[in-house]
Amino acid sequence: MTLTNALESRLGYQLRRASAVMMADLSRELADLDLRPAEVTTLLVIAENPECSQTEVGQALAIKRANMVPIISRLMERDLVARRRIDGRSHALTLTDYGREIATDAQDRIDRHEARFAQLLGATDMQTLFRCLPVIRTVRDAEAEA
Amino acid sequence: MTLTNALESRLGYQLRRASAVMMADLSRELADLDLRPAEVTTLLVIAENPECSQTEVGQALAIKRANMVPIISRLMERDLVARRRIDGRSHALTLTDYGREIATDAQDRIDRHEARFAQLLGATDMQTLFRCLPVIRTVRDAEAEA
DNA sequence: TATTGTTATACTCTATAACTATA
DNA sequence: TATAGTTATAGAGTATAACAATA
Repeated sequence: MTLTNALESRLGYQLRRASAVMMADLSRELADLDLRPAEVTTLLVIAENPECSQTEVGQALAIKRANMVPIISRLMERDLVARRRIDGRSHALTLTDYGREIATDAQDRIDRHEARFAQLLGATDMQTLFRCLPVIRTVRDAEAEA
Repeated sequence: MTLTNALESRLGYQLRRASAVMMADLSRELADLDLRPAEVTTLLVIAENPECSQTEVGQALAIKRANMVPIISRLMERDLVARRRIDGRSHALTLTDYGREIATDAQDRIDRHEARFAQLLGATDMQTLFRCLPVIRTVRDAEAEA
């Protein structure tokens, strides 16, 4: 027997379920790069902002300072990211050549993944979503170190 | 300096960020009930489907059988849920009187929480969201025990 | 053989507090 | 004093494999 579920008419619930489906699809698409979603997003933000700091990446992605440490650490271990001391307390992050290669590959995979859903929804609804979702975030974003 | 972030134009990223904001808001709203989101949703599904089984709740909420165990366990410890053996291997779940009280309280809190966002978005966009988000889930839902 | 509930375990992301060494 | 990075630790959700008891 299938149960009724009044939560289906709740926005928060629908967002969470839809988000979970897209995350699962993305993870499948990224599986053979052996990169977690949080690592890929970090990689891409560094790619477009060379010489940025760890804290700045965290602010852009709503990842707390403390949680950036193991992410950057793993990206450096895998020789995807390099860092250079700026002053005694901050670093400038850049991608290595290999990191740029992987970032390009990851971009292609994300493009394919996104295209599947964009096609399913159509341009008009996609526009509405891109207008609505940022509005939701204005309530109070789970921004790193609010 | 604020960084650029091309992920902002990705549906999966926007969904994840928006979902995180709503989850955080919900958690605040439910804080003094000392119930986690997964426990509340379980409570509400049992409320509207008395005599249901653990597996059925899991299927409705996309929570795996194995992960339902500690949820039900905690709800029973707190005397919110009772269960009765159906046959040698399955149970019928129902709310206790106290569980019904808490479920009503939780509903009110969720209503307030949802109303904040519904007001922000307006009826037309809400309708679009409730049409689009289930479509996203059709790609391949992270259904329990697919 | 398939199903219900269970145990054990690991992974991913997130959260907080406190520390260091700088600035 | 405030900031960048770090450590340690806990919590929440999710994932898999394997098992017992039962249908």
